[in-house]
Amino acid sequence: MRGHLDGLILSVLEDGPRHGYAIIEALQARSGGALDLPTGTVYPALRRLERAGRLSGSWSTVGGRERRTYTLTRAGRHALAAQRADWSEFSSVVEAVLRPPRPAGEPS
Amino acid sequence: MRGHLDGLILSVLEDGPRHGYAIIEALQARSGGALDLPTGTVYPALRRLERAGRLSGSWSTVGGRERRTYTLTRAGRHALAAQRADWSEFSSVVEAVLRPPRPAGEPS
DNA sequence: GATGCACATGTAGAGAGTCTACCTATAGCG
DNA sequence: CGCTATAGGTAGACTCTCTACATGTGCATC
Repeated sequence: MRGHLDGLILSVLEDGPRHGYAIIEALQARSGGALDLPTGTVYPALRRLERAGRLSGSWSTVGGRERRTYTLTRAGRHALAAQRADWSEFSSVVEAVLRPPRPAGEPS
Repeated sequence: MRGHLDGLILSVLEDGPRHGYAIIEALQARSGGALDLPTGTVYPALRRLERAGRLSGSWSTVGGRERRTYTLTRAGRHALAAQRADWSEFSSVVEAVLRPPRPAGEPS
């Protein structure tokens, strides 16, 4: 998910605040099970996003377990919009380059 | 272009052998000018791909200038096919997760 | 004839991001 | 008592890409 993880996390949090573990599960669910990110990838990303002001986190205890719940900040919402625009641009560029060349003699 | 550069380079070379500078120009052309990769990104990538056996390179001199021309190997063609499959999978996963959630009460 | 741009290739080092592997702790079930 | 699911985290390695620098030719312009 090189470089696109931030957008995916922000996108999941657009539905409402969630804690880290739930974010991982939501990513799995939304991707139809294809996305099984290790905690060692997601937790540092969440802290990074919080440091960057795109998320705000707060501790709570639910059922005897500590949770850190993250909420999208206004900056986070803007960042999400930017990420979506970036993805749109990025994917169309990759498609354009990666698309197999039409065979010689065949008009595009 | 994190992680996708290799596929883009291989894709350009599918048209036929090219030297590094021409690869950079072809990437620009195919992307409609959006992709302006610095030489410090492309040249190391080419050497990496050659070391990995996906490209074979050979020197020649054209108009007093040294060129290293790269050709797709059989392994390179297989790698390209794999990259295209990866991209397809990857992009559909990102789309699925990044797509804005439908507003509550509105059926999907 | 000097200057600058397009052509052409490369290296060094920094920085970012993701992964593997590890660690801790609780709740609940068998 | 041990296992699994839940919940959070760190350390270190690794890979890739970027910036900046270095080198040199051919050709057009001043």
